[in-house]
Amino acid sequence: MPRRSYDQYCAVARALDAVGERWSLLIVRELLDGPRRYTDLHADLPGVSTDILATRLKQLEGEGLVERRRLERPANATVYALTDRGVELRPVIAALAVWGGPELGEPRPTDAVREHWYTVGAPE
Amino acid sequence: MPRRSYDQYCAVARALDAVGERWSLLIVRELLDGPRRYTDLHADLPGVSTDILATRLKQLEGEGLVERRRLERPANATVYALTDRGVELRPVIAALAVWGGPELGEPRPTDAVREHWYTVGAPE
DNA sequence: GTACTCACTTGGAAAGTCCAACCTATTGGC
DNA sequence: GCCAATAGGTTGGACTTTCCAAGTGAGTAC
Repeated sequence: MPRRSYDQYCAVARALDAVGERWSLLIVRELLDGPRRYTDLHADLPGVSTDILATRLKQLEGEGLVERRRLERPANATVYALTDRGVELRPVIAALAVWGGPELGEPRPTDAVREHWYTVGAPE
Repeated sequence: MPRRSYDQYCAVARALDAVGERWSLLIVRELLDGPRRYTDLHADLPGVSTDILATRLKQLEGEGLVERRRLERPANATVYALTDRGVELRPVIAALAVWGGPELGEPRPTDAVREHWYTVGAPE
C-alpha cells in the first residue's frame, strides 16, 4: 500500500512526506524527551487511537527515524526511541513550538525507562 | 463544521492545528516567495486539487496567516499574501527544508505580481 | 488456572482528500 | 454586440485516512 506523497522535488515536501501525516510530529516530540513505551505514548498523546499510533510508529521506524527495542530485564517491555536522524527533527519541533506559543519546555528529567535505556545502551 | 484539532495544551500541537493539515505548509512556502494568484498557486503546487486549495486558503485566511487582496489594475486579479503572522512561519519552513534535503533556496527574485503588490502597497 | 498488563489488530463509521466536471464573472478580439 | 479565453472558484462522487470500540495473544503475578 503506497502512502500518499507530495511527489515534489522540494526539501519541504520531502520532509512532509516523512513526518507530515497526522500525529507523526507529536510522536516525535514525545520521543525527544526520551524513549517511551507504546502504552506511555498512548497515554501522553490524548486523542491518538491505538491503531494510528501503531501505524505511525511503523512508518517512522521504516523511515529510520525511530528504533524499536525490546528490553529483557528488569521488565519485559518494548520501548521506542529516536534515531540520530529522528533527533535531527528537534529544530523543526522547536520552531513549531516557538511559533505555536510562548513556552517550550526543556527536555524533562530522566524517568525510569529512560534511565534503563541509557544504562543498557543504544541498540546495535 | 468544526475542524479536527489535537486539542492539547502544547505549543507544537497548537501550531499543527493551524498549519498541520495537508498542503497548508506547502502553500505557506509558496507565499514566502511573495504574493501569488490562485491559479499560480495551483500551477506551482503540482497535485493539489482546486477545492483543497480554496479550502486551505480560506482556513489560512481565517487564522490570520494569509490575506486576500483584489488588485484592480493593471490586471483584475486576486492575490494571496502572507500576513506578518504567516511570515513568522519562515523558521518552521526553513527547519523542514534543512531536514528534508541539502538545498534551501533563498526567496526568488521579484516577479510581475509581486512587483505590483509592493507598488500598490499592503492591504489596509 | 485466573487475572492483569502490554502491545497491538480488526471492523465499521466518519472525516478528509482527490478528481473531473461544471459554473460565473471578467477580459480581449472582431 | 458576440464569441472565446482566462481567473477563481463550486459541486458530486469515488477513494483514502482517521477515529472509535472491541477483541486478541503473549507474558508475568498470584
